[in-house]
Amino acid sequence: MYLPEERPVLDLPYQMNHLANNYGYYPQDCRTQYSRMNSAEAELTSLPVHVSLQDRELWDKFSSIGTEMLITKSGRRMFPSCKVTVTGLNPKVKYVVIMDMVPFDNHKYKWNKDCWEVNGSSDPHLPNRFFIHPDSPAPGQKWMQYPISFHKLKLTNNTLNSNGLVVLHSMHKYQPRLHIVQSPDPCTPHNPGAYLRFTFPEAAFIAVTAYQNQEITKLKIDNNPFAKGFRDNGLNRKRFRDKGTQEMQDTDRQVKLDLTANECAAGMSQMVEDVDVSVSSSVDCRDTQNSSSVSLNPFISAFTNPSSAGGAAAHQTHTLLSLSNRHFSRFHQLLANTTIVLICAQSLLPRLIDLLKNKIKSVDQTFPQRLL
DNA sequence: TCATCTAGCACATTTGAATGGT
DNA sequence: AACCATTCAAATGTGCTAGATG
Repeated sequence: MYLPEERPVLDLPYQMNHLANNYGYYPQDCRTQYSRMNSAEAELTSLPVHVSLQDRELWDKFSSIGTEMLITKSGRRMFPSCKVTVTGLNPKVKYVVIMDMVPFDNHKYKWNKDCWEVNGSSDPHLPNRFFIHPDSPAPGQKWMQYPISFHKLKLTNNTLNSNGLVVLHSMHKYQPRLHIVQSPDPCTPHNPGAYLRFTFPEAAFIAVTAYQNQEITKLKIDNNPFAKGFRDNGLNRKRFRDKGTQEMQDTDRQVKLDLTANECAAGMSQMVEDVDVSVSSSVDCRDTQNSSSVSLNPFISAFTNPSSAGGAAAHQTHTLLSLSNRHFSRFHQLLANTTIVLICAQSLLPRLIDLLKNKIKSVDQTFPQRLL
């Protein structure tokens, strides 16, 4: 289970949400919406709803440089995307979860050599376009079960679009805003559902049609899997890679992966004979029983307990394998048991470890610490 | 001339249908 | 027949880049 990240909010220049234990806070203009709430809306507003933004570390990296988000005519996804955890909802009541973007300030910006600077007043604000989470409406239990991901939200500068894209002005600064709307009671349809909303200033960004800051570009390339082709200054791309193909084939022959503890014990001595170095990593099933972050994660659960592996987990295992095979041709199987033993050429070792760390860290934060 | 925007490109992942084995 | 694993192609998401636009 994901634990909400606590953060200090006392120094923020915004009005605090008056709800106890609430992560979010409201800009002043939200008062009007609150004032019209009636008794039918009391349930949601009286709940200790707590929202936290996921991937804070990554967001902070971007934020420290000055986050930019590309906007295109056809719509562009955000990276990092907004992913939030919610607690404190009524498990049985249905909610609609919505996200939109609100202006961060009243300025228009321009990129000047190596920094953003104010370039006059902002253009007239566009009417809000909301992105309704595709799982809406759903009971509170579902929203609280897993982080709510808005990775399908797309940004555009095309004001004529009618495809549910969020329309923004280029060179303007925005921040994501989350709405949690209680589904109207079918018995009293005249009563609009209560709602809460939360803004995320740490996820503020400047909308651009082309990246301005090269550091942002690099950060995107390094962290977005779709941009892998641009890593190593584009050396991963085919025209640069072909030269090294023969060399890779030679070293790939040395990569082997042993699966089970038994096979490990039996096969180790023989395998070690043809390789440069061996690395052993143990993922103990019994440990996962005591670690909530692992045992409650379906992916890791499937990894460590094959008998309970469902279709989705198997598919993810396959995805991991496919990626591994792209770089290391001799992966026969992976994680059929709880112990991983990797034996590979020394020259490939750093990449192999990085690969596993990155892939497994995304579902199990503790893995890097347990990788020996 | 300059800043900004657009379209097409190559490369990558994701998704779902088709296939074959049990 | 049902289920599962695997394969493969199409769809989609990336940043790059040259040229267009105002």
